[in-house]
Amino acid sequence: MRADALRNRVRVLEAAEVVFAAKGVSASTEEIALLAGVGIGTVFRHFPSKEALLEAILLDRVAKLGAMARSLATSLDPGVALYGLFTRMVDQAVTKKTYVDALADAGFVSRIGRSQAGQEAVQALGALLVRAQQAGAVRDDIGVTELIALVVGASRAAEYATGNRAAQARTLQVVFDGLRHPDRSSGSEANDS
Amino acid sequence: MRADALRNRVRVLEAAEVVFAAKGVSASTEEIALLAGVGIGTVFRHFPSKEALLEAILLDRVAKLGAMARSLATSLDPGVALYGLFTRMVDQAVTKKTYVDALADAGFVSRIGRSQAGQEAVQALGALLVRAQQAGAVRDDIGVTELIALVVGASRAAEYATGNRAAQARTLQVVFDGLRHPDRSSGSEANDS
Amino acid sequence: MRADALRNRVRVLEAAEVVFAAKGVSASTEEIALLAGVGIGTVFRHFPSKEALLEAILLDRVAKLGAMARSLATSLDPGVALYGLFTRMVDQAVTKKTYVDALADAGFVSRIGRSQAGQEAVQALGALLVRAQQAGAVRDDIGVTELIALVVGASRAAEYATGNRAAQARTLQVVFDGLRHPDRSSGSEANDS
Amino acid sequence: MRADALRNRVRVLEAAEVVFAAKGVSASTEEIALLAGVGIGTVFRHFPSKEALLEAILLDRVAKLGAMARSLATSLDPGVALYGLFTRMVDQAVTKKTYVDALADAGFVSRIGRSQAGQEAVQALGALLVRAQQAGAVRDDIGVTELIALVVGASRAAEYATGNRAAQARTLQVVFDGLRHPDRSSGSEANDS
DNA sequence: GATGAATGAGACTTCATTCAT
DNA sequence: AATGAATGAAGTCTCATTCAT
Repeated sequence: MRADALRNRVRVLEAAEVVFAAKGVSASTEEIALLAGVGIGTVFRHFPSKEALLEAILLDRVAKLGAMARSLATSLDPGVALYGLFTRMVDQAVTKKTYVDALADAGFVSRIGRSQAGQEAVQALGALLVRAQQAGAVRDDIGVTELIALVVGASRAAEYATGNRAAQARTLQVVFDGLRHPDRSSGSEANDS
Repeated sequence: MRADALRNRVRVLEAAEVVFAAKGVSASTEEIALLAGVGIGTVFRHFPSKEALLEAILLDRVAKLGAMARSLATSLDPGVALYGLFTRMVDQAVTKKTYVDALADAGFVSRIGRSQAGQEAVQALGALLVRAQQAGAVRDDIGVTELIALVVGASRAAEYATGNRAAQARTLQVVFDGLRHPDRSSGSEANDS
Repeated sequence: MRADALRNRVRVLEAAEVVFAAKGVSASTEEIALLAGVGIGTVFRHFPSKEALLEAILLDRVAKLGAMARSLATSLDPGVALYGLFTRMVDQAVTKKTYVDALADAGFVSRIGRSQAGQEAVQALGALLVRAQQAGAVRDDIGVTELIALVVGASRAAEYATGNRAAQARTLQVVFDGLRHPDRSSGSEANDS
Repeated sequence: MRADALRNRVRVLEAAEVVFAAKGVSASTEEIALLAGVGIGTVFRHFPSKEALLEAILLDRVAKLGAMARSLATSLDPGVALYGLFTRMVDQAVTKKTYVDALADAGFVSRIGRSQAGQEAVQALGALLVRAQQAGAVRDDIGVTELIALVVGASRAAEYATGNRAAQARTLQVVFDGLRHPDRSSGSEANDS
């Protein structure tokens, strides 16, 4: 790929990330092109549809998340590693309306889940979760599906409490305490579908 | 207001609730009018804009929530009452795309929060929370703001896990366990802004 | 349907006919709206897509053609009637680029052929053809398919010779003479599919 | 001109012929470049506009047609030669949407008619026609203008009857019979403008 | 000379809102 | 008061053409 093309591709991706984050996925492609400093045609040259652009952004983020999870796979304290990663993911989501909007589309979610980057990320996250459970830092009755659902939910809760950092922190603390809470009922089993 | 006008108002409101719940707030007003069995002009006569219609729906729902919370104010077991209400709210939200969409708009949220119905609902919920805390069913370091944020977040988590009832249940259980049992290490205090 | 709506529908249809005739079917809907004196939205209210508008025009014309053929069904001299109708159809087509363009789309043609108006028109034309053949005015070895193909072709030939009326007349004369020409070879049979 | 440049020019021309034939003149230039195996810039270097490319194709074809007509000028049976050429032209046109589309533009037609290749082709075709008339194979009251119009029209008729070879054959037969045998009643004379 | 990325006008279509009936 | 036809701004996407590499 030519140098200028690559530069523009990155520019568009970054602009889209900013615009989607600020205004949600219903923001116009025109605005993205404007911010990126390119013509509208350039946006569509790199991404054949608005949906493809959105998918590229999310895949990129999922890939980074997967990389982060993998880099933590051998950490000495998997509990600290997992909760730190959880916190970071929530922090990121708060400033990105993108995920809230995009993840609301079930078709989207499953498509990303089936992608290679998505599967690798889930796998890495699952491995980290298992190690944290073995270390006694996370209850045993949940799987990676529940973990991700909790990340999504905690992100949404934090977004709701925008502007009140203390409340955000306490909300996240509740979730973390629930995750640590040993499972005494022992009647339910984790069962990822 | 004439009797038929009032009837139409109610019809529109109900139709809008159904349509928004099914297709999200981006559904067209035309579709709402169709389901309500009135002309599009009638919709706009009763609600000056689509946004006003959405706000009316949410206010209505918040009012009902407030009423429910008030009716539980004197229940013998405030813990059971609060967790039951929490569960019901999450269940509702899962089938109603409306809240997910609408609550994403911060301006909306604060406007509803400032409304009389909103303030009454918050107050009733807060009262129930305090009673549950006094009964030892909920940790002491959270306030009504955190409670609502957790409802919103748990709803989002449940929506994410659509189709996997077991995962939804386990996710909610984590939040409930976190609400019940604070870690001793945590020294933070409730501080609603 | 309301009076004003009907009036606008007719206006749009007439404007579309003019514009398509002048510039071909690739003319813009915007231009049609402009000529009709209505907003672009009105065009799409009456016809949900550009294709639907085009189809409406052609169906209207086919229906008129069918009516003409039926009104000639009992004429005393079916030969004169058929050649007269043939001539009129060619005359119309010359000023209407629409047909040339539209008929080039096979999907379109078959859709119109399957419509009620289309089938009625074909039937009426076929009846007139048979009567003309029985009267000895048209050779026996062709069917309605060949007749229509010849109308289309003669229209195209006339369009090619635009501006040269004498050549148009002689070209049409050749086709007519070929149609009258008795079939001596007698080895081929009409076989409409 | 450099050897590679010439090779590219030919490649583009051939690709354009194929693409236009298959998809009509509204096919994109990008697709042509792709099939030709060159960059889009190369297409525009050789032909300043899409229209110029189309014109080049048609001129090329007209030139070949002229050459064919000239090669038949001295054939022993000019009638057989003319009807054979006519048939071949129709056969070609059926598989080439190009002509149908392109010839619909009057400006195009006259420009090609005024070109050297065009005039030579018309002249050669005219000479063949005259010889066929002298041999008694074609009626006397038509000129080369009518002949070409009939080729165009017969091509269109054949295209309309796509998929029904028998109908195509009978339709062409009608035209040929008309060309051979004038009705005695007709007193019109050939008069090319 | 060749390439293909960039451009932006323009196409079709949707939809919240207005207004004549 | 109710209706629904009319409006037109705005959105996504295509493509002939230009120009930096």
